[in-house]
Amino acid sequence: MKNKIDSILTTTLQHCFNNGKLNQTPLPDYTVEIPNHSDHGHFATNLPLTLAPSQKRRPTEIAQIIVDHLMDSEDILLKVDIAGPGFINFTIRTEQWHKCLAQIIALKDDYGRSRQGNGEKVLVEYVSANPTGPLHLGHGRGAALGDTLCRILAYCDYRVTREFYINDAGRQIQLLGESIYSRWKQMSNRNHPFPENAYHGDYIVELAKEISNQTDLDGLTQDQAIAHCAKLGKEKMLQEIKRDLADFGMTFDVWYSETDLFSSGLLDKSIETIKGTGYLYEKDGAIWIKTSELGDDKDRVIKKSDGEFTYFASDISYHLEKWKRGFSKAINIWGADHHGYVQRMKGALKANGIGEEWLTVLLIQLVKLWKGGQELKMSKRAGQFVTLRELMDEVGVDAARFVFLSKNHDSPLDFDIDLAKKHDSDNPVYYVQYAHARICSIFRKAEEEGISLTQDPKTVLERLILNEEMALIRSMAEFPSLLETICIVFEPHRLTYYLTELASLFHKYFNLGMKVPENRIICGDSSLSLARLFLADAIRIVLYNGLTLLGIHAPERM
RNA sequence: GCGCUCAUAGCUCAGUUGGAUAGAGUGACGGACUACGAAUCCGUAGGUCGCAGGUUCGAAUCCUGCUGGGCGCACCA
Repeated sequence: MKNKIDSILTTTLQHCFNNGKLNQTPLPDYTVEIPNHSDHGHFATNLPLTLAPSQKRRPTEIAQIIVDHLMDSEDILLKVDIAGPGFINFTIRTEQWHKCLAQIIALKDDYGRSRQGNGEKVLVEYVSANPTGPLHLGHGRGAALGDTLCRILAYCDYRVTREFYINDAGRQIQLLGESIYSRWKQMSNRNHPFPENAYHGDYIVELAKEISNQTDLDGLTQDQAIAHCAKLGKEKMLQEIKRDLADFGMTFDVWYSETDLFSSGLLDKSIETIKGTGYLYEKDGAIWIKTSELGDDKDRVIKKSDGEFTYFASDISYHLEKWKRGFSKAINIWGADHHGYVQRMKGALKANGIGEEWLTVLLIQLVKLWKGGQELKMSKRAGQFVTLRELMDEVGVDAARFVFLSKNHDSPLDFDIDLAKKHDSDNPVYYVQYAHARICSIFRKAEEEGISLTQDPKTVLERLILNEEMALIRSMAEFPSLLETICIVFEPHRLTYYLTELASLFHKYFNLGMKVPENRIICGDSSLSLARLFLADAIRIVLYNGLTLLGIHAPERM
């Protein structure tokens, strides 16, 4: 609908240019939006205001010209007003809204889909946890964000690749091996020392048991045993991570291993490529990249004087590989503690001629866990953290995902585990799910009464005239453009807010029937009942589609 | 110290990328089931959008400075 207003405006403007009512100028950056106040109509545009400087006329004058020449070929407008300093307010004919509703019902599961992505290839890399321990809450937030974003992007015709970068090279894995080895040693000798900065979690003990059962560690040298523990530990952790994520409702297309970068020689090749750019130099026996000339605060080492590559080196290589794979856009979801890393990554890409808009890094802020009114401090190294698995077991996947997407990724999240655990109305996810279940219940009731939606909606929808009914339709009409917006700003939390709002409109509408039976959906008047059932069906469709994009179930009963 | 980021109702947060009179949830108080599901709804109360300037028709939103939180500043990953 918004698009229709927009096209009316552009054709009108063109018309005014052609007949000389307005001076031919480039199209200004105007907006068409839904006003905050109902007396401002269904849509409002600031076009006259944005046109004023180039036309050198007063906005209200321009507004009058536009309104006088409005090209409403489909006759969708009921009322057009000029208001305030130069806004134009549009009110849409009720029949048009009824058409919108009919379209939702016709499209069903596809309502909300769009062509906006145009088949563009997008890579989303998320979670990417080190396989040195179970996934924790922070990973859960990144996972929920990434997965939902991917679902929405795919729905809007982006060709999405979901990728998990496995940080399986370097110190962390070595440390994992040492940790497991020490725990194994401690099984026979309580006093065997445990490395200071090693992983303390109980899962290490479990791994030590499993691995020592499978392998005769006594038959190996210490170094061999540690290497073996590292390798098996890593594999087992990765399996667990995959299982956790699958149970959390998501799958990945690519598991990209850092060690593969080394073994395949890609890393060396990438470094060679960068050398050609002239951004590398040697100093103090190390190789540096001049990121300071590319937006970073200082130059960075990519190969240490001991001959080893830094983590940054493999990360550059990894991103160059992403680029070569032909994605028109890459999105990374990182913990906010890595934000200092963004500029250097973009700098390194720039050195290779890759524009900085190619890579978008979404930073997710800390998740604080509350239980019993107290904050639970988490620390992976100290082995004290709540795992994603524990969270899923305690609060359920639906509630966890909903809470993770209940705030902008950019703001810290307080996860109140007691609240999310409650299977009652305090828990926000139930509000939306209940709306869906309630509608399903109405349909069960309708079936009992022998009412079914077999006829053409168009024959009865004109019976929908209540303000609450129109508000519902208008809200649902926004759904497709909401999804398009999310694809541009990468903020899936808007969907949770939207669904809560839609559920709220429905609950309000439903409650009209509490006191006034004529306002019920099944109300005694057969064509009106049908019309309202069609409306309810559309709401169910939108709630279902929205919840599915969030990876949350839309239950028929609760 | 430098950089990034955030600051909106008692609390937790939205705010359609600059629009008209700033909104939800929660908490507090008061109401609505003989009923399509009360896991719901209605009402009341609650604000100098951290502070001060600037940009313009118009600022919670943009620019500058300040204050206060978070995070980052390794030849670690």
